[in-house]
Amino acid sequence: MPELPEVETIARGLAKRVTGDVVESVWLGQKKEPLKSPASAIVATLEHRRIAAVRRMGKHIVFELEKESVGRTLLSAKSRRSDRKPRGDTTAPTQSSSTPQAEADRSVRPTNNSAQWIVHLGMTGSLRICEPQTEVVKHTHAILRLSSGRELRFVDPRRFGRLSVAQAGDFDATGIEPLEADLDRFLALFHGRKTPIKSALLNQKLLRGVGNIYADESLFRAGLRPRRRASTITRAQLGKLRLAVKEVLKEAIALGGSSISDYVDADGEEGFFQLQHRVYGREGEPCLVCKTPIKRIVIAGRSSHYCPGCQT
DNA sequence: ACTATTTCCTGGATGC
DNA sequence: TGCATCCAGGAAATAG
Repeated sequence: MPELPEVETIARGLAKRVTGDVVESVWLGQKKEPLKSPASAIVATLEHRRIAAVRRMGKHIVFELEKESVGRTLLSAKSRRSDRKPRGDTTAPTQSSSTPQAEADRSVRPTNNSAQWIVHLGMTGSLRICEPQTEVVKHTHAILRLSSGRELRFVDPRRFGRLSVAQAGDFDATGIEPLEADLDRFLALFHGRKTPIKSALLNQKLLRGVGNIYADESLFRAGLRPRRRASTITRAQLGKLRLAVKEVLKEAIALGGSSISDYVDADGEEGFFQLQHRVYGREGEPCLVCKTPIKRIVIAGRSSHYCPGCQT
């Protein structure tokens, strides 16, 4: 389940491997859930663009795209190979075509040279660099054919992931980056909020990138119970929470994230931060500090783990 | 303006 | 062995 450290790890790995490569053509699956932008807009925005950079914003992976300047043709549908499709998929590949919708999409595209491809991995999404002959696994929703001869594939069984495109600078993830939050801005996030601090930490409009694992781990390190109402927490305690969040995220990034179910990074490597979890997934086990059994409760439908002895 | 709850998804685990 | 049921959770949608 990719949260900020996992997404950071993946984005760094992808940056190393695809920066400078050019998207020659795009295949999109027929499932509509993963597509946040119209299929035609995604295809039109990606094709014939050079990947100038890959970075993370919150839990989003952002590919910075720029137009190829040499020998580019605007529409090259003929060069698109349509002979390869995911197995068992009999639907024709999605194409940017001349439907009224596609025309409308194209008409609103600005003429500037840069754009962005934004990927949210959801729960089970992954981006994989493959050789073309590699079997196209089930739940493959997008394939970008790169000029280097490789393919970048988006696979997501549960389809909570999202793909979208934006023109340069248009994409703006909500909330502030936890690793960049100064004390004043951090305090302001929670001021006057009656919601449980756990819910506030998960709210991407406040802080972006913190998910269930790192919220629980941060609250443990800060000594705060997940149900504590945000507005009842003192400035000093929030100060401690801010540092705890940063510390947890930095340590997790250093270890390549947490591999809980099947998470692997862009190189197929597992992360190791799960070995450092002090409360997440440890229900009933003794607290590593005070031996009190870790409790699990549900807040806003999310399992929340804490130590009744250490957290107040 | 906030906050709380429901919904979307599939694979793996569990139970009978 | 087979089949039903439950659970994981990010974020959008809906309800209060």
